[in-house]
Amino acid sequence: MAPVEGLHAARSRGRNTRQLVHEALRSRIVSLELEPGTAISENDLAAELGVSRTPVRESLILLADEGLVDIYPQMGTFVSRIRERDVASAQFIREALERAALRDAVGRTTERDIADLKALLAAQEEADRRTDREGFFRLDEEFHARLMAVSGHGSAWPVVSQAKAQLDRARRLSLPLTAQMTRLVGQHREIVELLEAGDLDRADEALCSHLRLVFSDVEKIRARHPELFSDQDAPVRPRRETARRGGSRRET
Amino acid sequence: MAPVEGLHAARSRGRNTRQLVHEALRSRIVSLELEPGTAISENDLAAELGVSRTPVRESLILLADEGLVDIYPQMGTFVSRIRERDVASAQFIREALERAALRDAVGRTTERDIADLKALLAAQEEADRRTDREGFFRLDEEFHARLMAVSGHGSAWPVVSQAKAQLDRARRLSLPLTAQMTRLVGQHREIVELLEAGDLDRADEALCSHLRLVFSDVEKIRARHPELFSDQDAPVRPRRETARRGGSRRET
DNA sequence: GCCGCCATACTTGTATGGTAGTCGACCAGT
DNA sequence: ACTGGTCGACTACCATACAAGTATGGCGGC
Repeated sequence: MAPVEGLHAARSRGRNTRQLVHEALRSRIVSLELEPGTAISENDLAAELGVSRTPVRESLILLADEGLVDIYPQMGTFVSRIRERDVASAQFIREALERAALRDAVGRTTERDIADLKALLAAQEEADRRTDREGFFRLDEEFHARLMAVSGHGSAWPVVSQAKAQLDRARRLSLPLTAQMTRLVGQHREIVELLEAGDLDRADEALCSHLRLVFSDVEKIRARHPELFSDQDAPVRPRRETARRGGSRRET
Repeated sequence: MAPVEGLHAARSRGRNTRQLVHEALRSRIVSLELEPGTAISENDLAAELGVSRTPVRESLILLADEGLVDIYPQMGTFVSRIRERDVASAQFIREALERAALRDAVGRTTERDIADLKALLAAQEEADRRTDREGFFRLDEEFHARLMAVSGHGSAWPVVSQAKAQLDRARRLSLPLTAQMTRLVGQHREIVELLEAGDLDRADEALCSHLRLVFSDVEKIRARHPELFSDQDAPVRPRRETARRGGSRRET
């Protein structure tokens, strides 16, 4: 794991260590850099990041609240596996909130809003062309956030974002599917055009099928990467890795 | 503040100190026992609860994440004032999720579900008769949770519950309004009957107007208790209480 | 060889110490 | 009387130490 250069330097910019660690860890989990099932030791992580256990621990508590890690007292903390139940729940939440926002957005959008959204579309097409998955993800996030913002319900985005985190780990695996990015950006464009035209019903329908595209692929993804999923609804007790004895874990 | 009897005894029942402190504080904030604007000191609270600062601090971080307290580094932690923006956001979230769930519930409800809901209605009427506001609140919470559960989206309830926390502080103040509890339970009954009849559109309409009843009263409530609200969208820096010099704060 | 016990090295939970920063009251100088 | 500077008390943040509990590897008895 990278030693997080400049962590202490960034602290001067208003955010404290806890928030920095939280963001860094969250990013690594959602991006699958830390795979579901991976053990996270407060001690090791603190040593790797060059901070004490306290901010690391506090970050993990927040991540546990988001459902991204499972903490088993006196046993260990593990990146949560993708749970069928959580994915379904996140899908429901996201769908309900984004669709409700869109319904309020129609008729309230300014030309400026449309222009902004179209600029994002262009950037997405560019990312697709370059097969830049990381960039595409960032732009996708921004697109949906902006879409909610134009309805005046932008302050509800963090809730969607948190639910989305559960989905994004699966989404990350679905992007290599054939022409997935192209399909997604096409749907984005359709939504914007219908929104611009003020066609509420069809815009809603387009958004709904867009949101369900990845969800419908989850089972395929699960077949490809079963080890990242959990069969149980309740978190399952993972086994600790054995025989670390030989190698040193720290690269210091 | 009460010394939280039996806190350590409860620890043996699986939950750790952090969770207990978290729940206790949350309850006190939502019930307005701790009024918006009240300063919360890690040191004092830990001493009062008879635990160390660590679990208290971790609880406060979680509460800050929920928007129930505002933490100003090196200045203090304060029960957040009710913000117009947060209330509107919570209302949007709750409305979108509960209505979406209800739409999925129609046609899927069993007789058992209807019977359970009706039992809750009876209990609510009883609480109304006795003017038992605390009991009514508990039953209201349980009713809406159950309503979401019958749709199969019960796992999304925690999100609603968290949004509701922002609303509940205002709701708490609205209950003394004339016949408020009677009106609410009447609407509950209407929803259940329309759900039982399978009338999707009217059930949705009834739920929507039910959810908006309190929201529409927020401005009245604000006029009565302006000190509990914040004019700013962003959290405002509260002033520390002055001239404590004379008396000792601890009753030990 | 197989099973059960035990020591040990880990884990998270909790308690406490030390630091930097902010506020508010007090006091000197105008 | 009023303003500016200083000082003290308080804050949350971070680091560290201790405690309680668990899983695992090895050993002894069978």
